[in-house]
Amino acid sequence: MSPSIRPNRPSLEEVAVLAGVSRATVSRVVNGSPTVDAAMRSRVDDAVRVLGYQPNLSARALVRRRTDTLALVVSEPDVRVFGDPFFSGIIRGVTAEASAAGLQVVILLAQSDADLERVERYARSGAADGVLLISEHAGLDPLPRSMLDAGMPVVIGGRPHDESLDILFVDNDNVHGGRLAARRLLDIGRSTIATVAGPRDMTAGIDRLEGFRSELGGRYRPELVEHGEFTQSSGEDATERLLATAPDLDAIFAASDLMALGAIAALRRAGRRVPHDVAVVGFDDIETAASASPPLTTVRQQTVLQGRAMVRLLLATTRPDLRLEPADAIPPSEGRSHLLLPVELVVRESA
Amino acid sequence: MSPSIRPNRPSLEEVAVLAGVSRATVSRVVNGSPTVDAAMRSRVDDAVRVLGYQPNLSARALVRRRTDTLALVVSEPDVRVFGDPFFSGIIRGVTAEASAAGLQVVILLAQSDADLERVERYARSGAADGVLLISEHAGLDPLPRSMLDAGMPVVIGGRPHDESLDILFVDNDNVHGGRLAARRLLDIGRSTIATVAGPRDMTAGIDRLEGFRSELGGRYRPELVEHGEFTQSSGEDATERLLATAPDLDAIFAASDLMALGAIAALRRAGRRVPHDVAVVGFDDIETAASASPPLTTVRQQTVLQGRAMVRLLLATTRPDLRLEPADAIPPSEGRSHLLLPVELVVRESA
DNA sequence: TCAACCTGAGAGAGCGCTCTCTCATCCTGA
DNA sequence: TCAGGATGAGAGAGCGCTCTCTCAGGTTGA
Repeated sequence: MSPSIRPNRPSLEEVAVLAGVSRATVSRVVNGSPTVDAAMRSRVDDAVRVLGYQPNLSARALVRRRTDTLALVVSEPDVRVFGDPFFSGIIRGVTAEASAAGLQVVILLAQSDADLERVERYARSGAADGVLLISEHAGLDPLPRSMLDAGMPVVIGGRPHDESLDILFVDNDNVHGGRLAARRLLDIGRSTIATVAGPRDMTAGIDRLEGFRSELGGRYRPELVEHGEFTQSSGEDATERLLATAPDLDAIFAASDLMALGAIAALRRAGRRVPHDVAVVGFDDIETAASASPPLTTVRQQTVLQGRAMVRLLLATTRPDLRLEPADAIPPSEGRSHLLLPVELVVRESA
Repeated sequence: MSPSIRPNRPSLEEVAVLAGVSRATVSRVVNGSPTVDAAMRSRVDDAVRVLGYQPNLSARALVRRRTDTLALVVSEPDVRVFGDPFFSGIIRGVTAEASAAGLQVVILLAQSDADLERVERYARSGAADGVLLISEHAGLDPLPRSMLDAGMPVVIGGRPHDESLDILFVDNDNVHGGRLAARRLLDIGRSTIATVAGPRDMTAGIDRLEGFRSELGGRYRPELVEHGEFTQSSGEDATERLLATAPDLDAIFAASDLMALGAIAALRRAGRRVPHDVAVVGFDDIETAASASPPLTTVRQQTVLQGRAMVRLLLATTRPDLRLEPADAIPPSEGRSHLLLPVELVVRESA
């Protein structure tokens, strides 16, 4: 009685038979072609409804050579990446922009080497029109190269390690962010300025440190650099090491807000007041930065925007037919090989 | 010179021509059929390598009526779900088990109504062989029903709200977990036992409260129930309300570890010692539970196992041909409509 | 009145693959 | 020596769709 059990889904052909028209006409209706008579259209629509017809995407993809699907590949052994505000921002931006363009986003996790291979097969097999790649660590990640070799359009989130790769990417202006942080600490009169830098194998960390170093100029002291893992606890540990090295430090630039929060906790434990004794600048402007105590002065990066820009950059190269309306805030991407999104200093109370 | 630019990927046909065999033979080699001569096999393998051949998954899916892809649909408006240890456990389990079965997992986010529709189209269009659904809140979620109506195999993570749905699901034994927590608090001699329950619209929260209530029996006091959102800060707030209602409470069962951590923070702020003045039992056994201060007594649920079981349950119904070796810890799923995974009490110091 | 044009619908090829049939070839044993 | 099996490879249909080409029927202008 119920139409619930429908083991073999109806095809275009069956709809056509029921509506008494040709397959071509059904196809036109389903795809919204304007060259179809209203009466005929409604006959077809009825048949579609009655049968619960849903086009078979494999068949469509086969002939169109397009799937209207974007793969967001997260190449990162640790699932906890998802907890990272960076990732959730990117994901939010990517899904928003893709939705607007009528594209489906599928997220693929590449955690093991076996996954890596599976993901590569998936992407190369035409199951997606393009790949957005997020892999912060890397250096070793074979995915960008193999995707490129396969002629699959790729956009990377963040600056890729391998400079030789001629690949599209969207990054935040981490170097400038590092400069802004250093400049702020100098401007408020600090002199012994340390940094809890990011991991050495992540370009974001490298670039932030580079900006910090260059702005500090002669005041830069290599022994006042400790590396963390962008996590709160690693920020605490690094800060303890810094305090051991330089008990007189009066400022810390942490390359992520989580590390800045860790730094504040460690400083407090060591009896230092923030910002009175030690000023702290973070990076990211995560949600909790504003409500931290004290509210965190930080460098804001726009991860949601970054995700959106990644999609736009990809579409600009693969789908010039889609005329995306220009979004303010996102620099136009025609003919660019990469985009550098602006960052800004958000001054609160910690520095 | 470089083979990098390969805009139109080679087809079986081209491989066949190069190898001097028929399409059928190439197909056999690619799919590992045993009935192919070694010499021929290596000729084909060479051709595959030379051309960089990769089978077109759309074409294959079209004829096989199978994609070897599982969709993990996360139906949740807030992207922050990803930070939730529950989700990352499920994801880890799902990807692990799917990998073992040679299946690709794609994660789909359904955040808005538009997404919902897109996801539904995707799933119903044959782009995946089955759907694993995670949507904790819900009640309103149309996805389970529409998938079911479309004849798409679905397994839900957690007990679905809609009892009338004849649908497969894998849940943790939340009721028993609630009982275990209550029993522990009674066993250590506590008498004024409060609970920070989960949200009213999530079955996990409802079930944990139900177990707690039933085990407490006559000692259950409705006014000692405050609801949180499974987050740390909501646990703090709820605990403050509880302390206002019953300053003499000597035990709290928090329906998640994050809320338990929040409870401990609030208790400490209120000058209560844990466990001396107030014993606290959590739920989840998240990674940080063991290293909390004091280490958290909690009810362990096995989310990774849950993810694995979801895949197995789906495969048991859709792919009886795959003989999965039985995994200990996962109850066999033949003929079952749902699985209830055991939970256990982990006694540490907080209770 | 009829050629020239437009509009809307059908015919049919073919996307890249799998898989059933069919058949050629080689081996075995009476 | 030759029927009866194996074995391994090719032929060909067809999965469900799109899209070009063709054409019928109606409209227009000279």
